[in-house]
Amino acid sequence: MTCSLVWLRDDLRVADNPALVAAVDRGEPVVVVFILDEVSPGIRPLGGATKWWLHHSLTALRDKLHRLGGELILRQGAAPDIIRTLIRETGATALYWNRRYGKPERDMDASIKEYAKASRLEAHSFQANLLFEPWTVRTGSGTPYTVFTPFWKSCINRPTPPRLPAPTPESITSPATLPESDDLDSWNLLPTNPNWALAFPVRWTVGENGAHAALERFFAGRIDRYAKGRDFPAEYSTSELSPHLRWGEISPFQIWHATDEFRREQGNSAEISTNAAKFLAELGWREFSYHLLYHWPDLATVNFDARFNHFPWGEPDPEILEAWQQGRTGIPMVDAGMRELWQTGYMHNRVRMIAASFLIKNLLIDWRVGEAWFWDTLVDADPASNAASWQWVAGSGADAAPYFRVFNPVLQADKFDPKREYLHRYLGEYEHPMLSGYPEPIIDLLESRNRALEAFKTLADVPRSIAPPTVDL
DNA sequence: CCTGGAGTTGTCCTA
DNA sequence: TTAGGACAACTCCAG
Repeated sequence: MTCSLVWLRDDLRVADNPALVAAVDRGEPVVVVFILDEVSPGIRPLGGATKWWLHHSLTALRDKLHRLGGELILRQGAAPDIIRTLIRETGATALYWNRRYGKPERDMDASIKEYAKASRLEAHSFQANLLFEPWTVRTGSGTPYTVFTPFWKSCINRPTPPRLPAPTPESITSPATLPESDDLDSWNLLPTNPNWALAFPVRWTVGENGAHAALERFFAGRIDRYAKGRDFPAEYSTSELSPHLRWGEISPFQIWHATDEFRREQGNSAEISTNAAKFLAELGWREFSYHLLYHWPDLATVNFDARFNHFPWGEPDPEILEAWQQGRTGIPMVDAGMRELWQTGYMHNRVRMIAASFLIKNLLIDWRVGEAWFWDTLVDADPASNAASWQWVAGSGADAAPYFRVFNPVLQADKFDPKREYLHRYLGEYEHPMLSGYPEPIIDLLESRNRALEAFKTLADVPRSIAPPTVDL
């Protein structure tokens, strides 16, 4: 008795899943496993909102697999141990997965491949979650890109475009006896006391079907206005695909080709092309962030630009920090964003920049404090995008915002929420501030802006200092 | 090696 | 009222 083992990680889908396809094509029965690993060294524990999403995504995935005749095995613990145990229990002779890009994850996968080799097991890994493998995108002089525009240009100008999505297997054969699976509920991924995710399902349909519904909705009525509309938080002009992408419920290959197809169906009009290109460039930012994470594995904890290692971040005042986290800063645009985050596990991109700029520049709090809060509260918290974006706002990142760029949340609200729709949606009390006791601003915007400019100016005397990328053999 | 164009997302002051 | 320049130059990257 033999079988093939498919280890799913950030790729909770049955469509365009090369590891699953290859395992099915091998012809032996297939065991599909997901491992919750909160113990292996270096692996960052999942945030609360991410866990909520994971619970529902695994439920949706299990349903998808059932419809194909497959089964989903859940295990908890150190992934290398679990894999070895499962191989023993199932008699599996081949192992399949789609690649990951974080350093601890890559090291773990490499060690498991070593083990497989020594044990005469087949082990196959696939490209599934990035359009362009990070080690293949290099400047003319062979170094990784650190500026987005030339990076993306070189990606989209490649002689061969990203591959077509892989077909969904027609059916999956499970072995006669399946290994034991944990009960998903026993993982306690859902919040209780209080259940802060109560309103999340109003906004999100978790799972592969929900991901494709979101993409269709985007093509049906959002992409037409995307390039301009994406800046207006009250509008629903963005795709809202980020949390689906986070767990790989949909792949960038599927999005790339669906967008391409949509563009052709629409007759390649200049306007559609502009919007489509802008949308794909956002996918490009995700690629760029992963490219940075691959070459600079400490992106979430270490300043990309070492000048910032000496930056005098204040010790965060717990009350001030809490006011920011809970949306009680008295700055309406910041508070609306932080409350959108609290209520829905999401925040519109423009408001993320405003709220982040406020924390870093007005409050002079270390970007890592904000990064950690978003990591815990965003349903789309992504190891690459979250870190790269916070560093971008701080000015410590690759291709970062210049230090003198300080968002003014009042002007931003005037400009991007002129009818106050977004503010009213998340700050009911703001409409009647006298009745509700909406807080006074915790800080003077002009004064704190000038303080930030002074502090950041001290960096300008020192040359930028970027650590060399880690070398991969 | 040299050259030159370009660089996600802003704000404020001045003429 | 509005448009343009200052803010800080500096680095990245292609040719």
